[in-house]
Amino acid sequence: MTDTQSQATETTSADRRAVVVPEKPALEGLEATWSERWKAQDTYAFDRTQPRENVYSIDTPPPTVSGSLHVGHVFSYTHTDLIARFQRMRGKSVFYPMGWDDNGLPTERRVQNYFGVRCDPSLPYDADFTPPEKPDAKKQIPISRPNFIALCEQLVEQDEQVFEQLWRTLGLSVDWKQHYTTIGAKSQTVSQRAFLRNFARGEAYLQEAPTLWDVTFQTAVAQAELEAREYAGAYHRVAFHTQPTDGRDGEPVYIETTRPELIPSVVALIAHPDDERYQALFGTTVTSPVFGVEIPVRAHPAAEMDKGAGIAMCCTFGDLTDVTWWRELDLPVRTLIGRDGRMSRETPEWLSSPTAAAAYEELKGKTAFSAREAVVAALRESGDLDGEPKPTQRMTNFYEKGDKPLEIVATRQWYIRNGGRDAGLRGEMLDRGAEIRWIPGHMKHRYDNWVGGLNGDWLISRQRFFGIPFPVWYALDAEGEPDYDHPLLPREADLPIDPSTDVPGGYDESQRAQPGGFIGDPDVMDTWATSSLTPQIAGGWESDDDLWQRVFPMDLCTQAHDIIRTWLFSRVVRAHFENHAAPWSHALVSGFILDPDRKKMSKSKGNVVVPTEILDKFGADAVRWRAAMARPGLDSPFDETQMKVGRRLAMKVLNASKFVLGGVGASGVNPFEVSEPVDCALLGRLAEVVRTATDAFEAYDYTTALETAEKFFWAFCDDYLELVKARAYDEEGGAATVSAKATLAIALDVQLRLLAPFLPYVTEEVWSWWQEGSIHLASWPTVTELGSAAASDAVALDAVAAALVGIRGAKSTAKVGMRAELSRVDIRGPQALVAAAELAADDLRKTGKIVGDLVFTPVEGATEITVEAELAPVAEG
RNA sequence: GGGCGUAUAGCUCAGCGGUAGAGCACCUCCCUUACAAGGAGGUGGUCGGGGGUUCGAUCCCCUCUGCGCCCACCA
Repeated sequence: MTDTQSQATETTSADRRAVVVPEKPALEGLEATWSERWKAQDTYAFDRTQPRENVYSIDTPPPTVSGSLHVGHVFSYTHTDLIARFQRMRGKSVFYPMGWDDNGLPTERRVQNYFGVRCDPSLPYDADFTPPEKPDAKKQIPISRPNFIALCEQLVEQDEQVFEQLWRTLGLSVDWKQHYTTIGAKSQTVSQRAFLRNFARGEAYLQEAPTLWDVTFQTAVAQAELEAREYAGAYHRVAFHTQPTDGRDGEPVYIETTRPELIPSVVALIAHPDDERYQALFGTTVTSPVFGVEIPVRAHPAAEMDKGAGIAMCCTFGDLTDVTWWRELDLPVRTLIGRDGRMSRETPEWLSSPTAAAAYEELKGKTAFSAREAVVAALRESGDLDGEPKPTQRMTNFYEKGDKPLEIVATRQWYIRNGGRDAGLRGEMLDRGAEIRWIPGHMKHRYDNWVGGLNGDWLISRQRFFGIPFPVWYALDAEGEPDYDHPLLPREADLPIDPSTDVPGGYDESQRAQPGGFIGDPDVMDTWATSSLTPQIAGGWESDDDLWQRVFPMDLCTQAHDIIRTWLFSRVVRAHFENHAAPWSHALVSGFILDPDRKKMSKSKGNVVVPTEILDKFGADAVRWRAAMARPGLDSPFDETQMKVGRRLAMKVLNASKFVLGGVGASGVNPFEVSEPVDCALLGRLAEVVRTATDAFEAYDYTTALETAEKFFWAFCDDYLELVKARAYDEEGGAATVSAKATLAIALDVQLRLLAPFLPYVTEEVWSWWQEGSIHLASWPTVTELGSAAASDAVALDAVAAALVGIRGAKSTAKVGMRAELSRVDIRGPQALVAAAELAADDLRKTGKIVGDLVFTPVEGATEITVEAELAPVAEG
């Protein structure tokens, strides 16, 4: 209830339905009132008794609760809600769950900053630990993994409440009972079960291999998490020495490198097989500068003749090309940079010669950056640096959340096959993509592009703490060495398990980490490995088969275009393996909301618009209106003035409804009472609107659905309402008045429902003035319910409107008010239109304040209505 | 470098084979009893450039240019 309703006027409509209209309707407070009511009445509950064909199921991206939401999220989630509300009104039981992505690195980082702690897995659990009152981000207190996880769980719960409140205020018609979190027990079980099945079928495997590695977070990262950024570097032209022949030193071979610190780990120099400059060197060896290590010169087509000096040094591993060479040329592994991003503290065996060892002493334990300085100094001294380093900007791979370039480190990791190393599987993934209907269609290219460009399988393990553990142990042999080839697995019935506290079958806790005993896999799954299973988690896969049969494969998934390569693709991978199906039939892809300069919003740029502020300022309906104006896939610059337009529409709905229901008094919604031609024409036009809006919505074009309904609504207010105002008020109008009132009631009833998905608050508010139940559970309007009037010639409406516009225009041109009286009006134009306008002569006369002649003149050859009008002389005084 | 998208009024965008549309902004008028965070009326565009197809192109084809996004690019 709004507080203004205490002063409400009450009328009784023809069918005795009480109409209660507030004196002064307002937008303020609607969100609080109605979101509370929807929650209390469980308005958006999923009816799980419905068979699959009556269900519409939706997979929404679980937002990262430790992050902050910006307007883009609000828009994208609104898009989903528009479809959900439409389908619900169409009679579908809508399965619309919401999840929170709370596991993973973002939460860890937030907990570190929020509480001023960091996780040290080597520490024991401290039951009495309480975080410091004033966290010092600079001096984070080391705490045990269980303590750390407890803080993560505590904080995500707080964050999730804030998120839920925001979504409720925005009016998302989520069924909050279908709720999950990516760290919750349900997600753990599903993730571990799916993993075990992937492993059993050979789709998941453990491999020691060169891995993209973030030295800050000290974890492996996946291809999908890379972000290429500009990074300052410098080309160093460095001499390698060919072997002496006939007692004389050979010519130096110059290479160019931006990473001279890797010279001690060079395993080969590589040039293109066709490169004439290096033909003589292939198959020979050279020695590295400063370190004097003997290195083969090899040929490989991946070497580009026109890049740098045309000959490259291959280190294992400096970049992805190095990895290719290492694999294809069967080169040794010479790892210098460790997991912490520092040079090895031990002198590696290939640098054991006195010269090399002495040179390496300078580099031990240094970061890549300082090691580079040291190597460059040594090269200068030995005369192997040719010229000065040339500064350059180049694109370098970063972890999207990191701020140091990725290194490549050989580590043991879990992978899931995704087609990155298997053309057959890649083809299957592309086929799955083709089964999905993409909205807009061209977003499929992104998918195809990404799948086609995969260069490896999907790395799912992370060396982090707050995540779902791999349900895996390894037996230790008599020397205490793990047997990675035969992991020990739990039974599915025992899931979820934590291998760091649970014990594999046949062992007991005392054997943990003992020779002959076992160890748990220390890693956790990346958050995408869990969120790739959101249909399975939300849909009750293997836990609620009855639900699963009713919701899967789902009808719709929605996301912005940036996560096609991650969330969208990974769900296809999992559903392909597990369910032999595409996870949904439709993928709706939203664009981004850009700042007014068309730049992507990002926290670092400080151009992020906070959702709560605009919701407070303009109201949820206005924000939703603006979101609905952004078509699928199109980026859209944020502009506050647009919000005002939405707010004005919402306000107009309240005022026009107040007028129809309160001022005139609503008749029953009865199409049989509609008799006047112009009233029939209005409903005829409304039928066209219903048809267009429905077709548009069916095609996921919510913007057109809105535009169509909105355009009609403004014309309804500006022209029709003005035109029939007098007739509707007329207490002795008889059938003509009844017709006007019935038309107003029908038109309002239908329009409210057309606008309900977009403006859930004002439409619900108005609905409550005169209807039972929630408008959001009412049925979507149909042409049929408009009765025979739906078939009326709507062009007649245009004729009358044109006459009205002409009359108003005459007054406006004469610079008089709309109340000014006219002594003579001549409505001229094509015969058919003039005749149509004439049928509304009485309405025009009253609305136009025509006190003299009103004549209708057909004009041969005219194409449109024109109006000639004479002002009545204004009485003195 | 590869892919995709986009280019229409000052701004945000529709239209997409038949002589240019909406909203915002701007200008003028109207404090009309639903609404002044209102109402009415109006100004404003050789539809990015160049070719082609067509009786006819903003719309189809080719090409160039600008902008955006995705991917690749550490020698």
